Amino acid sequence: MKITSWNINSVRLRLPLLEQVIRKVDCDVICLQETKCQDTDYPEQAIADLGYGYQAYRGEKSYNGVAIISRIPLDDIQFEYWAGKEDCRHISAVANGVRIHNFYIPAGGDEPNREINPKFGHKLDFVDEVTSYFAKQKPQKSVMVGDLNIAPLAEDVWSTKQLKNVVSHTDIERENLLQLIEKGGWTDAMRSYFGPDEILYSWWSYRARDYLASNRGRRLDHIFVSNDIASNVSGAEIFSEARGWEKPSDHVPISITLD
DNA sequence: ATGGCAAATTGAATTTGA
Repeated sequence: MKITSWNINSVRLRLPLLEQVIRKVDCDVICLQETKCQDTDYPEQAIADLGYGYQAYRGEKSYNGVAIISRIPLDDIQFEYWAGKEDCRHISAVANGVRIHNFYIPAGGDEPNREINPKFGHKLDFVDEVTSYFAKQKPQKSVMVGDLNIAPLAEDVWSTKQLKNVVSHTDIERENLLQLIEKGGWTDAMRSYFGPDEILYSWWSYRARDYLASNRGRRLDHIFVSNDIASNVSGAEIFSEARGWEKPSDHVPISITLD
């Protein structure tokens, strides 16, 4: 089973690119974040026509929104609210007996200080709650994917020094995401597959004049698998080329193959 | 250290992203 995660940054605007991704990646399940539309505006039929007839989605106007689209049946669709907000940042479903959690963790605003920036507090609280949730639950035969908006390792950013005080790579976020992995019994499948030294990015800012020339990326998107199935991960890919397409998302699709 | 872009909503300007 091949599983992909992609922050699509508007599912309606990027339907043609979704088709491109499907052609390139050819996977069973795709988890989307930032669909940015209400369920009544979600293009269910168009996605079914692309071969993904099994869908679970939750969206809201303008912001957030997550979806799981699949070629294989999705069972027991669920979602949770996090950090005291009723927004659309999580959905989960079972495919082939594997529970897949799809998350869109808050970006956290500009200032890495919860006293003056509530968005940063929201992000930290969100991560803490997810950590507790899985620490209690001890997930098995499970996968956690999504735009987690944290680059935990030095090898996940273009400059660990220059991003030290930049939200997504501050010490507390890095520590907390590593704690989430540890306490939940997860394995960082992408990092394990590529090894500790490989520089890995899944996101490049829209603001660079030439994203490839400056190459100031971060690994904000992740695929974790529960430790019991970590040895079943037989492949992993980052579709960096998608960042160079016409009208791209600022995130690229990442995927793993689970035997 | 700063600036730089994109999408959605609303109707030219604002919010949010990261």
